[in-house]
Amino acid sequence: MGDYELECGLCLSDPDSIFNVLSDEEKEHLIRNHTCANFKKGHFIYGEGEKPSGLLYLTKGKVKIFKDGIGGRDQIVRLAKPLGFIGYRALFADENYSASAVALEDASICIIDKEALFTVLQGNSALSLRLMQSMALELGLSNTRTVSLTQKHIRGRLAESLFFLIDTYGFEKDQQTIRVYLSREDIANLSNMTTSNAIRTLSMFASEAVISLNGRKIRVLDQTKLKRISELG
Amino acid sequence: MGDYELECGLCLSDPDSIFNVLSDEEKEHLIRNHTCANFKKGHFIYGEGEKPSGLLYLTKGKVKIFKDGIGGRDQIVRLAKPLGFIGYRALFADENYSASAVALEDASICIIDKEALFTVLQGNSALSLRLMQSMALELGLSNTRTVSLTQKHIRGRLAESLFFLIDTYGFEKDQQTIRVYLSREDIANLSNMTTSNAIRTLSMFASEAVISLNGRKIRVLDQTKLKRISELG
DNA sequence: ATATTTGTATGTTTTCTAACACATTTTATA
DNA sequence: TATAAAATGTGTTAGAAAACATACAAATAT
Repeated sequence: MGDYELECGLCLSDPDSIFNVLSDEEKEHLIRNHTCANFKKGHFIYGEGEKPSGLLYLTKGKVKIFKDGIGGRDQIVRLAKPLGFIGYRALFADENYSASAVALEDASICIIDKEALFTVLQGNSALSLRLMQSMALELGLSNTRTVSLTQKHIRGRLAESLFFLIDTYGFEKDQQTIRVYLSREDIANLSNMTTSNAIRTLSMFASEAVISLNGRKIRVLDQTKLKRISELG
Repeated sequence: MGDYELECGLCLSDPDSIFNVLSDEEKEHLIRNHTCANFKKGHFIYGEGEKPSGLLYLTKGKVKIFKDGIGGRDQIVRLAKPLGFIGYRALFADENYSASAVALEDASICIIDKEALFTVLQGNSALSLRLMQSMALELGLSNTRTVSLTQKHIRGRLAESLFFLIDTYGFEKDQQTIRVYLSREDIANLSNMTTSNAIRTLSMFASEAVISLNGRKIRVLDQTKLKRISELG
């Protein structure tokens, strides 16, 4: 499943970690029952149909989660960033993975053993409620995206995707460059369009001075105009 | 919010109810803190943007949950049947409702007070885990539907929606008639198409002897062929 | 250094589906 | 029951996006 490393022992102890709702003993129990793995850019973390063995906690890198569509057209359903979970939907639904996860950059992941996790969850409802909230938020996002992806026109879909990237990863220090470098194909797979149309429409936005392009770097020049395009459909 | 009735006192005690994972005292606590309401066919149970006051437990009738789309085009995101929850996503996300709920037939609903629910959840992780599983299953469905609605062609989308209705509500005793009577507009709003196209495509299916139509009654004559249409896209 | 693959870019054609218009039927209601 | 209103059904048209074709640049492998 990837090149396993030595246990890091620290990955669950980040000050911003959701695991801080746990007692020291509970946290200890998870730390004793986890492993860490590194994944190179472009490598699969898991594939659609595989069985989850634990909860994956992303500590470094960016990850795309996508479903295979018709005729090899993937749909990216989620983008993950550090201190977020991966593959928890399948784990809690008690199903196999319904999507695949691939590292967009070199990534580090903690794998928390399923049994240990459920032991802790049974004794600590605070963590359950936090996880439930994450899932509820994501379900709302998913439903909203369903409507946008089906009803908005191509320009609106692309503009919305750019905001999705901004909301997820934010900007570089210049406050304009989106802090993630996706291929045109990934942008297309996020926006429900062909690669050709993603390229074409990005070029249009650039010629309208809404964004500027430099390889995979996207700088948002006019956020107001981009918002208008997104909302117009 | 609807015509409130006397407390029924029994609605949480159904043998099939998810609340059976609770202790007697916990169940008592919820029963003491709930009210019941009836909704006539076509009436709103809640609207997009409103604040959830509790967990809604559907004990009678069928309910559609839908989002307002572009230009008044709704998208049905879920269909509920008795002993299912409504509006729990917003409750657990701690957000306002992101969709509206309307009764497809006369419906009865138990409203479990939010505070009481969270008190019980804090002491009983089994219920949290069950609710988490429901939400995880629904998130999987939502992602799958996103791909189908965006990538399948109109015939494939309609065929899939018919299977969605079958999976949710089943058949009448004849094992052919789908056990729910939706308007053509609702079928369209489920399948991401216009009412005209829903009517047209249903007619095509009927002329191909895949289904037969009698008002709002839909009889599935050839499930294999319908499955093929659904999978072909 | 060169070859091969992958990613980016742009123009043209074809297909699909939404939009529109309108007739007819059914249902609700005064 | 009469009347209005809503739902259903069908044909036509226009527009949007996918499919296809092709060119070129950049990255990677040999």
